[in-house]
Amino acid sequence: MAATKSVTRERVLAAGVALADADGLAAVTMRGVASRLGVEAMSLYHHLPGKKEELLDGLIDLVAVEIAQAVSEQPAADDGWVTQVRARCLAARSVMLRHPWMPGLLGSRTTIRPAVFQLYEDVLGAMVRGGCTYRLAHRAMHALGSMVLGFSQELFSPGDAGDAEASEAEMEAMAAALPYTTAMVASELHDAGDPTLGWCDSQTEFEFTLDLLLDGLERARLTEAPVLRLSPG
Amino acid sequence: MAATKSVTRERVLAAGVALADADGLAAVTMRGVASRLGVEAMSLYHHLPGKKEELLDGLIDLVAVEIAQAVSEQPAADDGWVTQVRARCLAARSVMLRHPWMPGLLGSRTTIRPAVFQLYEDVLGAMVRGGCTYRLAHRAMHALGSMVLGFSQELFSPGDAGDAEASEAEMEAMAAALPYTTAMVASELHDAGDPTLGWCDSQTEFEFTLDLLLDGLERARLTEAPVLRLSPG
DNA sequence: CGCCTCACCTTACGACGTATGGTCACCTTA
DNA sequence: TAAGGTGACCATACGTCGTAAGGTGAGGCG
Repeated sequence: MAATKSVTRERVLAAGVALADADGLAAVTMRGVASRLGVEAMSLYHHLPGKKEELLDGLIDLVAVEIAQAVSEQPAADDGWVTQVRARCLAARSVMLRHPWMPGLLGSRTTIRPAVFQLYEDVLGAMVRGGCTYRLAHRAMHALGSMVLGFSQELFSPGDAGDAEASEAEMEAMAAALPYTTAMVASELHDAGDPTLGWCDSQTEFEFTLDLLLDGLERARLTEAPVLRLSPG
Repeated sequence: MAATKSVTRERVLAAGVALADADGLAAVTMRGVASRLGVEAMSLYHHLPGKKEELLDGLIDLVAVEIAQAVSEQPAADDGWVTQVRARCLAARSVMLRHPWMPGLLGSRTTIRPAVFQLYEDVLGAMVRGGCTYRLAHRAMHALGSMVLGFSQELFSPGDAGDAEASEAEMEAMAAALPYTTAMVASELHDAGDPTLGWCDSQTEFEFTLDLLLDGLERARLTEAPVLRLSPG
């Protein structure tokens, strides 16, 4: 890890993201990031005045702009709010998949970064311009936010049994204790094409849930007193 | 913190939960937990063979059984799967509110504890017995799971401005950059009864989202080929 | 009595965040 | 060109963490 250029705030943050992507958020230490830049830990403090919190906030900012870019690179069809919000959620998810540590990091910080507020503002604007009341849009923020952030934590994690050496007896005991779960996995595995590809396509699951929410929200919008607001305020 | 009884695995885990509730998950250190029991850090290793990971797993187990208890203490009406699943999600949330560190802890572990599998099994069983296909139930697990776990992270956190000394200019700059968000907060604040109580009743928001999902799932169930399965397999 | 075992403790190591205070190349400015 | 300042990086050190290794003393048992 020899230094080829001088250390800058940008290079520090980029190294932090790279480290987190490669080895997880726990690997993002002052010494670890510094060594990626061919530098000692204490050198980072010249570029990140606010200690390590500043570094973590910087990681959030970087991912937030990455999401914003992914959003802006889309067709930008003016199809209606559902299509627009859907595209934004999918863009956010696609970026989160590249940085799976992001939801956990966001949850661990106490304040919200302006760049993240901007992402919400963007979705909120699309909904309000599309004819949603602020009340409904507010509820959508909660619903969509918790889904986008929660979905990265794959619940039934891949490689759950791990090194394939989970004892046979243990598996059978589990199957006995979890009859419905066992049957579900068997059923889904059977329906899936290639069993080696994993029994659960989480992208499909994500889109299903997203559409469930969006359909419900649109239905709620039509039920509400139809207040048209084309600009905030 | 004088010891009155001998150290047991149960007392260690209980101390860990108490510490996490009081001072957050970061305060759950070997030395911290030990001192709560009037004991030194290394003494814990006799009762938790597997190092600190064992302690954290134990915290998850404790909360999981707390959720299971909350579920079992409910009326247990046989109203249909929507009612049953709804009650389970609300019970899980009520327990999580007492232990706000739980979602983050769950997300940070790589394997899933049997006690947590049991919670999913319970919901899954209710859905399948209620006439849902495994496919639909599987999707519901993802949707409901990500919501229950994601909702604890209050997105627009209370005390966001913090010590009320967030500079006026800063607030105005924020309002200018986030017109829709500003308008939303103003609108919701106006509609809410008591402005000092916070502008966002997250319990209401949670139930709204939950019902959105449950309504959507039930609608999907009715649309699907109605396969009746009263027992797993 | 001697000895074992269990429960708890002491000490120590390496990694962490970071306070304090160098060191040294480079830029003024006269 | 010499004097002195400045900015970027580093060495050392402190207190915290998890935990490896081994010590200590009380109670049980032959």
